[in-house]
Amino acid sequence: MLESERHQIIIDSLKEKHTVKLQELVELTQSSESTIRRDLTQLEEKKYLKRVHGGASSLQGKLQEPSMIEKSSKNLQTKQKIAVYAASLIEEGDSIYLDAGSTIFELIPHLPEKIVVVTNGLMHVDKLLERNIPTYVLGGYAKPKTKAMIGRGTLDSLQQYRFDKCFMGVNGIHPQFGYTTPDQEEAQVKQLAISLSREAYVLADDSKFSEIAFSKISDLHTATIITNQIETDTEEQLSTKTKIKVVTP
Amino acid sequence: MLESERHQIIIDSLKEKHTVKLQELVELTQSSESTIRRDLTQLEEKKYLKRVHGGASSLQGKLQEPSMIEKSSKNLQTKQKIAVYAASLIEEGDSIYLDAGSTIFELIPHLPEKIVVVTNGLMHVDKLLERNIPTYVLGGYAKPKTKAMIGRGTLDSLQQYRFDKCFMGVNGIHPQFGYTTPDQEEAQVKQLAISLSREAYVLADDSKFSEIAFSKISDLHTATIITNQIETDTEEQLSTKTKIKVVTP
DNA sequence: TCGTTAATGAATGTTTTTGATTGAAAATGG
DNA sequence: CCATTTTCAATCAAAAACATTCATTAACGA
Repeated sequence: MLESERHQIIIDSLKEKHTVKLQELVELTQSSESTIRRDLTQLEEKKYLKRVHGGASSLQGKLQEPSMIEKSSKNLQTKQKIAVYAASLIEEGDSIYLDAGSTIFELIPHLPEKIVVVTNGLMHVDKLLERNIPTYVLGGYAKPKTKAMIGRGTLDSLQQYRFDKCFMGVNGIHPQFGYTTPDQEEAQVKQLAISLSREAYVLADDSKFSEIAFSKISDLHTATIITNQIETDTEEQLSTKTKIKVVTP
Repeated sequence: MLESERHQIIIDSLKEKHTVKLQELVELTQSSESTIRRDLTQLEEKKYLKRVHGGASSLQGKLQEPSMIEKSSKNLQTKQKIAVYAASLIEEGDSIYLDAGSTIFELIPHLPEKIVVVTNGLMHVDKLLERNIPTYVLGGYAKPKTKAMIGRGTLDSLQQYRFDKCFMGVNGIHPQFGYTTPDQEEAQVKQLAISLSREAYVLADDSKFSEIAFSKISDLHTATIITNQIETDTEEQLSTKTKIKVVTP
């Protein structure tokens, strides 16, 4: 049986059952245990399922709503697709910074466990702790609307850290001015975090490209923008900007 | 049966029944007692349930029905009574520090609006922002169980501030050693916050007097303990300790 | 065709999970 | 209060599942 056929069977099984035993899959596919194990390992890497002892379990399984099942049977949503890809860049042992905001929030379910996270997003903390990920939070003023930590105290806290990678959300991306955000104080935090990271990633689903309001982050340096769709000319403009790379999952 | 299947069954059972007996689960899952015990231990660690003698009980179940009705129909609970009194001590324009923990959490609904709050309790932030109270949060390591900020970074953040009043929870009060807490790092934060405050208040409902585990906060200085019931001899012992005052609402 | 690469399944030794057993601790019922 | 029963945590050996390695087979381009 073809590899892609097996994969389809495995995914289909999980759509119905939430969990599936390895031996069941051996029977269904008429393949060896080894092969199924390899399939499961691959599918787990691609975040289609979670391996458990004795088989595999659906990622969405615990939320038993039919609407969620639909979601998983179709393609992943844009935001999730970006999130999954971004998470795949993280390696065990990494020390990473997570920006506040909903785009970055989507990242959390896909993070590997053996990392250390620093964040200025209070929204993120609960979910990070649920996942048993050691979490440090920046101090400072709690911005009411977004629950992001900002201000002088936040910058001071941030100075103490160094990161392997940082993941930033944006309120807008502008072909000439780079990625943008309307709140000057939030921008300062982003900027400093980027400068403390070896690698910087900016997550942007396409809705971000239509934003108008922005304040330029002037001295951004090396960064990778992860997005889905982008008009060719925009990409060209971004690509020619120093050290900015654009990738799509 | 797969581990994740069993876990799902256990969680599902608790969604309906509030509590479930270990033997029931043994039957449902066709697994041994030992296995179910191990499952319950794991699920308790992940905060999905609470183990009780003979089985397990839902975490949210208690909060829904019985206690809320009792609470609203009867007089204010002890904790609330203490909270209302403590909040009445705060004046407009005050700069106050709120310790992490459930006792202090009760304070928030009763706070006046025109104050500034600093806290190390992540649990508190949402409710404070709801009340439109300007809130600063200490940075540092997020302690998973209590969502309190602790560690070196927290102490550094804290140094920046000065408070008119601080309100501390305790895990136990000991007649000889003063108020106590089992976590040394949490104790350090408490201690520093107190030393940065003009006035210090310790909130303790009577359940706190029976705690055993404690680590002494050695150099506590002036403080007022707000509690409800206290045995006369204990109060005398506490009162004779330098500068500690005991009041009851 | 040949040589190279990728996929597969069998064989190996290791790790994890499991259920039975033990004595300790907690609840129960006089 | 004590005696009895139930529940519990800790330990251990067997079984199941596991990752890894290796030889075989199939697929592919030169």
